[in-house]
Amino acid sequence: MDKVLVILGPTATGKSKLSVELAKEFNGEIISADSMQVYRGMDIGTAKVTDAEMHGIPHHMIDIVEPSCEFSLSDFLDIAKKTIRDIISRNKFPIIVGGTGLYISSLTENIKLSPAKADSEYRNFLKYYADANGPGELKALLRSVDPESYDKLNVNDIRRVSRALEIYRSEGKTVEEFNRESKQDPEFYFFKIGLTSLDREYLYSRINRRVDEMMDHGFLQEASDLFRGEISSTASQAIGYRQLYDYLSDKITLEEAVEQIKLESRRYAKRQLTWFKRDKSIIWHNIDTNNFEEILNSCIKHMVKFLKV
RNA sequence: GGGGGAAUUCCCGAGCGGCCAAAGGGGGCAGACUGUAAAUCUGUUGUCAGUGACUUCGGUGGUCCGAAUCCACCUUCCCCCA
Repeated sequence: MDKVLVILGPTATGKSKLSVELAKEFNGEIISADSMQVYRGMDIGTAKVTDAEMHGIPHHMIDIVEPSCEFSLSDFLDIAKKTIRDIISRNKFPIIVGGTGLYISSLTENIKLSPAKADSEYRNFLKYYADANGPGELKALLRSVDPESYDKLNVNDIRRVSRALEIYRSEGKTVEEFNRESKQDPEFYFFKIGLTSLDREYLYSRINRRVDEMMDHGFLQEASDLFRGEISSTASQAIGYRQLYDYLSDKITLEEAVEQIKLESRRYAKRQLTWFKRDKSIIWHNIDTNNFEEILNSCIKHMVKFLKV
């Protein structure tokens, strides 16, 4: 089975730098697993690697869509798999790098998505239904068609209740039925390296500092350019741009915006950690107790072993 | 110098004699997550102990069976008049 390396972890842990060094070492090419770096023009705020930082290593799935486009998990899975195959066919080594937990686990666990596409009209209807009758009534719609999801989901989790209904409506099958059919016949053998910090305070201070750096590097200008054009519902979820937009529309001060960006980034990192924690196969490296050289050397050792298996 | 107001658990902020370890929000911590995921949702948040006990509402002293809530003084802050 073809082997693929995955480098994951919360934001601001140095995944990009590590991946470039490993790519150099193992004749690799990098595939970004990041829901926001796919967008062109969203560079500073999503902490994209610069051309200089790439050191000539090819990077894929960065700058592949306009901010006006919706982008979703299924787009990611399709393109990522194609890109992996392409890299392997050219005798190079694929390295997945990113922090979007859902994208990474769906890829590495070989999740087969339900064919049910996002149906905005139906979603709007369900939203309206929930607003009018309360979330309890919305969830009640699930009871007869998908009792498993009915038991599992929280009443207030309108998005997931809606999606479950959407899948059943379109496919006549439940979410869980698709899940059970998933995870079969893995195409690749993934090796996962995680970067984290044992010391939460240290991670948070790195995040804060990085936000300040973004501001110094023209984040505000980038955000104001972005809002001159169309922006999709997915792109507009990116942390930072939202807060800067509030500043640009005089809702908050610049200082408040920056504080909120830091706060939201910290909370995001927390959620990333929660997501990755459940994957027991990740080999973790701590950025607070080891320097970059130590981590790189350890990763190289792991990689050599992994490639021999 | 005179007059008025305020101090609440990490923060903001309700409470104005028992139903108060103290609403609500924020933050923190923990969790969930399968076509919006940098999104969304959930739980928890004084201490110790298995129905309970103990320490908290600026400080000190009072009133009362009983105080975060009433009184006195003190401290700090805010506002108004000089």
